[in-house]
This record gives sequence, C-alpha cells and structure tokens, in this order.
Amino acid sequence: MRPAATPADPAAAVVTPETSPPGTVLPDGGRPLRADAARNREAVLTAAEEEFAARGLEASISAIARRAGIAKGTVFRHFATKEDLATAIAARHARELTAIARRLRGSTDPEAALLEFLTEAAGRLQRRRVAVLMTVPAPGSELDRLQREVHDAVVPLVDEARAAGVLREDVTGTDVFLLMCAPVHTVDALADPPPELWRRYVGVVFDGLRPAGASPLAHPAPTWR
Amino acid sequence: MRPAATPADPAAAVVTPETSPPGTVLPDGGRPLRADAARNREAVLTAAEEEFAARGLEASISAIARRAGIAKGTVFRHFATKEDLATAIAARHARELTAIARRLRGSTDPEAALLEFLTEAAGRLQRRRVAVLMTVPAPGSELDRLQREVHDAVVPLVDEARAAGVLREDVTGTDVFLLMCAPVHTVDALADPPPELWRRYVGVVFDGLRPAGASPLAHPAPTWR
DNA sequence: GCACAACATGACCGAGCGGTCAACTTGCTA
DNA sequence: TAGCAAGTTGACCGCTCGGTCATGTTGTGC
Repeated sequence: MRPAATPADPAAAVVTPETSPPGTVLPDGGRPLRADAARNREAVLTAAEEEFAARGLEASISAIARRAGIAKGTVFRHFATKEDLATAIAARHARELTAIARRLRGSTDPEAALLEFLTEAAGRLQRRRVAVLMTVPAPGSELDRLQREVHDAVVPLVDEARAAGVLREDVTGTDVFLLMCAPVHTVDALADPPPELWRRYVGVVFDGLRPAGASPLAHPAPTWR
Repeated sequence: MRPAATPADPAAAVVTPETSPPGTVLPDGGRPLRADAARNREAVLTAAEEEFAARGLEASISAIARRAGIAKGTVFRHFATKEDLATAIAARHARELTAIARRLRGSTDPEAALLEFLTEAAGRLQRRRVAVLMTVPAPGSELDRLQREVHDAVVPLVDEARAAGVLREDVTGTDVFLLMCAPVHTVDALADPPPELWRRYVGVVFDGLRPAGASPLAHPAPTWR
C-alpha cells in the first residue's frame, strides 16, 4: 500500500514552507518540487493551455500528456482531476488580470487606463482562448475567489474613469468586467478571423461606454455574485 | 438485409414532393411522414433544443431521447448523426433571424428597426442558448448557406441605418452580424443572471454603434467568409 | 556513492458515448 | 379490415474518456 499522503492531495502533507529556499516551485503551499517534477509540471500547464485553446474543455488528458511528452499518470500526479488542471490555468489568467488592473489604478489618464485594461484583457483572452475555462466556478472555490479579485480590481479603475467624466454615469465596474470578454467572443463567429480583429470590437464596446451619445439602458446594473 | 433507401438518408429516396398534400411534414424534401413519426420528430427537436441549451454540445443523444420520451434508435432514424440534429436546430434559428431581418427591411425608422433586430436576435439566443450550435460550420454546408443568408439579410438593414445617419459611418453589416451575440455572451459570465439583463448590453453595444462620440476603430472591417 | 522518498510510467478499469440493427409494432392505403 | 411499408425499440458494439495503481526509475540529502 502507498503512504497515506499522496502529492496529488497537498492538503494531506505536513509542510513547512518557510524552510524551503526562495524561488522554489511550491505547488499550493506544498514542499518544494524535485527538479524533474517542476519541469514536468510546467510542461503540463503549457501543453494544457495550448490543448484547451485548440479544443476547448473537451481536450483530453491523454492529448495533453502527449503534447507535454510525458505519461498520462504524471499529469494526474500534478493535478488530481482534469478540473483541477483547468482551474490552475484559469487561475493563472485571473491573477494576471488582477495585476494589470492594480497597476493601472490611479493613473493620470483614467480613460487610457481603462482602455488599456480592456485591450490587455481581450488580447490575452484571444491568445489563450481561455474563455471556456472562465465559466462560472463553484461558489467558494479558489477560482471563484480569484474572479472576485479581478472584479474588485476593475471597480476602482471604472470609478476613476467615471469620476473623470470619460465614462457614462450608468455603467459600473461589474458591467466592464462582464463586457471584457465580448470582443473576443464576437470574433469567434468568423471562420478565419484576422488575428487583431478583436481590437475593432474593443473600440466599439469602449465607445458604447462613453458618455457621448449614451441612451438610457433598459435594465439596471447587475451585482457581482 | 434492409431496403437500400433508409429515411435517415433522404438523398437516396426517390420523391415526388408535388404529390403530397400541403402542410404535410416533409423532412428535407422527402415523402410525407407518418403521423407518429412527425410527432416524434418534433419531440426530438424540442428535447434537443432544451438539452443543448442546458448542457451545450456535450448533451448526449440518450438524454435527448429520454427527454423526448422515445428510444435512442428513433432519434437516429430522424437525424443520421448528432451533428445533423444540432444543425437542424441551428438552421431553424437561422431561418427565423433571416425572416426577422427581411421583415424589418425598408422601415420608415431604420434606427428602431436595427435595434429591434438586435433585440430579437439576442432574446432568441438567450432563450434557446443556441450560441454553441452556431459555431463555424463546414464551408458549403447547409448551415453555412443559412448563416450567409442571415448575414446578407442584415446588411441592407445596416445600410439603411447608416444612410439615415443613425449609425456610425465605419460600421458594416458584418460588424453588426458578429456583434449580435455579444450581449448574451456577456451575461454568461454571471452565475445567476437576471433573465432580462442581456437587454442592458444590447443597449451598450447599440450605443457603441451610434455616430455620436464614435472614435476611429483600430482595425479595418472584416469580410464575411 | 548509498539509500530512500519522490516521481514517472503505462497497462488497466468502469462508465458513457455515438451509432447499428434484427426483431417487433403500427399507421396508412386499397 | 388485411397487408405491408414505415416507424419504433433497446440490446449491443467499438471506442474514448477520466482516473487508478503496482512497478520501475531517479533526483537528492547525508
């Protein structure tokens, strides 16, 4: 029989993260990974990102393993379930968006800042096609928390733009958060879209958020979760 | 052995459509269906629409059959493959959109007409969640033709609105066709969206299409297929 | 350089899928 | 109302999937 604490279940391992050297890969607060394991873990994440991008959530673990050049079992050693793997990728994406939003906060040009955020978000979404992975997560889950983090980082950006008079009065941070993915989805209906076409629809959506020519909206703003 | 011409392969059946009484169900130009078969066919379509709406393209034929109250084999009698079934539903949707666009053409109020089209399209999309089924079809396929039909019906609507000065100069029919689904996708990121929230984003997108406050778009307009 | 925990491997499992078909039932026509 | 083509059925097939695990391999601390 195997030891009770398998690495795929990090919660079961007793860990002292402070003792590990800085810069070491610590998967979710676990002990540092062995060198080969760290390499493989990264290979799985990269392969999965590509495979999910190409085939959506139906991408198979076998195909991901093949692309990463390792055996299927190894994938499951690092990510207990397929869902865990998808979550890890979506989480990485969410963390990036949060960082971008926080960096742009307090800009002297709130209009440019908001536009840059929308552009960065759509661009990443386009490149990684991670949209499918951003579906509504289980309440209280890690991804749920990370999505809220993105949302909460967007709100001040929107507030600043509105205060500066470059954004319509009736639009909220939640609106912008939701509209973030629209330009990429828009392009998806095309068989072979020009790789930068999404920028066009970022423009259209952004113009729809401007005060000039804004007509009253038919429905009150939603609240986040 | 079975007779060579199975109903699931209508092309193999010799047919004289003119001889059948009007109003009879004629699946793709075949002979009229028996009463029970016509009932079942409709039940399959309804069940599939609901099941695809709930679970997307991964909805299983078994589940659809169960929901329709018939055996799995019967589903395959009416639709040779799962893809055929999905196509039939998407085709129904496309035909409706084409009809709406054609009806609204030549309106005395092109602005209201365009808004009504966008609202109708988004509303249907929201109710039937048929968006997943509208993915890029095989070139030359029936669905490809029907999508082009919708597209071509939208173009004059957009041209009229532009000519009336209620639409920005740099927006094309293809743009509007692509943006049609955006409001529904926008709402999808919410766990439990208010059922009419999509109307809010129809408003935002439509305002983005107005001439007032329009800024130059970053990318040239796409062409359709 | 040894010893052992950590890690990698791939054959294997049960479940569920899309799709088939021989046997049975039923609506329609003459 | 008899006869039969049209329609229905559900057991069955081959296949792929996510996930497991006994066995073999390897990086690492001493």
